[in-house]
Amino acid sequence: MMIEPVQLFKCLSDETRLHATLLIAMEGELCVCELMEALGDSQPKISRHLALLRNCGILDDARRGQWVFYSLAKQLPPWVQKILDTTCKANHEALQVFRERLKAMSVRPQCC
Amino acid sequence: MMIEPVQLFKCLSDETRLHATLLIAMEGELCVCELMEALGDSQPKISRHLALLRNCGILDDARRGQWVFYSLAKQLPPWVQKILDTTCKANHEALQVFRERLKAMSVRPQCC
DNA sequence: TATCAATATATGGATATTCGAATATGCGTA
DNA sequence: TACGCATATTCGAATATCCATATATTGATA
Repeated sequence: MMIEPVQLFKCLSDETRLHATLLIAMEGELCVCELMEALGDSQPKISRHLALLRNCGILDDARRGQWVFYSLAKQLPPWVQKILDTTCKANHEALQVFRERLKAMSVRPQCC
Repeated sequence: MMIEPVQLFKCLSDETRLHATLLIAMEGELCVCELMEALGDSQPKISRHLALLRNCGILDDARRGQWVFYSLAKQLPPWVQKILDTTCKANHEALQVFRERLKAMSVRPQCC
């Protein structure tokens, strides 16, 4: 499950995928409906991009009840983690907007 | 001359641009014909990608005689530099191949 | 089983990216 | 000026990417 640099950058070169990945990195895990709310995108759009990130080995998914939660892949190479960290810090203000939308969600799926 | 993360990743999501950028980061500066030799690509292809990197603020160019040398932009934000460093280290073996092709060039343009 | 909510996938059209080939520009030198 | 070399740009075709819409799947619950 090697990740090639070019492939990683291709994954991060789309706004939806970049923001979803960084938000998940900051929050630990998020489900599709939370990302829809935070990013303001449609369900199929979010889902498609998450599937791509999963297939590239960047995200893991875990179903819990009706929800599917996405988190950073456990075996993510350290250099990828480092790049995500660096990008988070460089992009902190923009990400805060999304995080506040998350907090504003009346009902977050805290099942289990 | 802000560089947006998405824009940086789009620049690095093409093999030619990624390898050219990393090689330039390691070597300090390189001209088009050196990159053609190292990467094994055509002149228009190399030139086109370098122009894109320059227009995005990632590379500077400097003409010396008939040659145009490309280097990392002087005002490159630290976070971009950090990402390039990390990627260089993660990709060291592959880059060595290109560097050896550089060394093997019989005549490197050492004008001036 | 029927239904609903959450998520995933398929389809087709619009747009973007990439390349090779041809051509143009710019510099040094005769 | 004319020529050659290094680099840049343009153009059209092939390909890839992205989106919205429609539909399918999955799990919980009645």
